[in-house]
Amino acid sequence: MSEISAPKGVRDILPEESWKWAYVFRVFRETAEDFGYSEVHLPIFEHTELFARGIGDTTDVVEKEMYTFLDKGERSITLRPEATASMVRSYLEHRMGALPQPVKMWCTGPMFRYERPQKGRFRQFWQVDFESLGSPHPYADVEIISLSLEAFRRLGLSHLEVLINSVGCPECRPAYRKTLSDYFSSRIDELCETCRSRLERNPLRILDCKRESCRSVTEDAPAVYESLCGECRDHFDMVRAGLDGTGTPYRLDKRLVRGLDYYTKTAYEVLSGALGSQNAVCGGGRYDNLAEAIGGPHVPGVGFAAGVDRILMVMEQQECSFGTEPSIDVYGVALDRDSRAGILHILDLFRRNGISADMDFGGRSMKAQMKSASARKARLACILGESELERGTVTVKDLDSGEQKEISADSIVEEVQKILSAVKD
RNA sequence: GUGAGCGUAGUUCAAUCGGUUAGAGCACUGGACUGUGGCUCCAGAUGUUGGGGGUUCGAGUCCCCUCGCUCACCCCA
Repeated sequence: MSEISAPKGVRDILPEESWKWAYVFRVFRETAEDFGYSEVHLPIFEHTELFARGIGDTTDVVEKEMYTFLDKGERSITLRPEATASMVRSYLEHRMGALPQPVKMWCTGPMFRYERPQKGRFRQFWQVDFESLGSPHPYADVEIISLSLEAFRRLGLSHLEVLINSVGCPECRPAYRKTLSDYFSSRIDELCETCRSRLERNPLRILDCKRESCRSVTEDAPAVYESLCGECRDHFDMVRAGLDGTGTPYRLDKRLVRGLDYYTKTAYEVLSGALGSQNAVCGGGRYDNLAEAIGGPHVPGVGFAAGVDRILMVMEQQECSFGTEPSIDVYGVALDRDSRAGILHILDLFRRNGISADMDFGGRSMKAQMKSASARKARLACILGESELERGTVTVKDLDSGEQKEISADSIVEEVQKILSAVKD
């Protein structure tokens, strides 16, 4: 409609929404603290190579979804499509291998992918990203899964489905790959065109296919579990035992895969039926070979990323609580030029004493100002006019009860503080 | 990148078969109530009907192009 608009796939988070976002971040921050994760702030762009190696240069994300450009020094730069690679880079760069392991960190911020937007999908979207680096122990996996579910529980999300699987490791995956490709070859007629090409490059991805025809084929596909090596099988068993021990409901999904070599062992996703076809609110797993893939030493790791935009959508649909909507304590109402100067001064005193306050500078009618006070959900209106100025007082009106009284201007801060704390209790 | 649907005040939506000055609710502003919000009533302001071209005596309505939005595919948060 207007020429003035944000680019495709990005959006503004406006005041009516932003306080809800703040609530979600607060819950994740508190949950992080309860699980011993420290917050870090990472750059939103990195060398393109980091993602090419850290995500995999044959993935869709890297092949066609990255925002990549040359900077003025002719360096290839990419806006991060996800945070895990940056997190591992940061761990390696700052020699965190010297710290007690695992190093548990989380971060949040916008991610960028060049895709056609649709429900639950944006070109700039927010994730919270948690990573536990340096421990190969299956309980690290359990902790990550528990953490994500605990945060969702605190946010009030319901009807979530947890899917888990193991994708093995470079030891056992070739055998499984062979088993799968033998199986799919035997039923190649029933596969879609893209899956047939996947058969060569990466038969694991066929398990992902959503087409009806392919699904009936993958339905009967041999499960990974049978092909896992001893270590991977033990690991998977312990993860499941850990989840069972904490009473976490989950569903084994043999079709859940991560196609690349540095993804190992545990893979999991959390789905919500409240979204459209982009129904994952959280995805994660183990990536014991990622650090090496980006040129570092061997550092096992496990983590997850949750989509904040999608979480908010689910919360809206399920009418979850977002805590208390921000409001102000006092709205100043001035009836003429002199009282406007007076109320400005009084508001300043309020604000210096931790009482939130606002007013209208426009010289509008008293009725209009009272209306604004209501609209702003102010607890009190402080009214100043000719008669108050003469008497050295301020009229204070409780906007819930409608009661009002005149208070000496000299003790206005103390009196208002009293009223506010009385209302709170 | 592919496909489908939809673009009308700030917003949600009307507008007969193509018919003359594009309307209504909500929100906003003002008033009824010369200094008192929420409820009620009255009044007011707000449009390049996304843009461009075409058909027609006449286009918000039909056709073409374009832009945008939405949903889906691919893939993922």
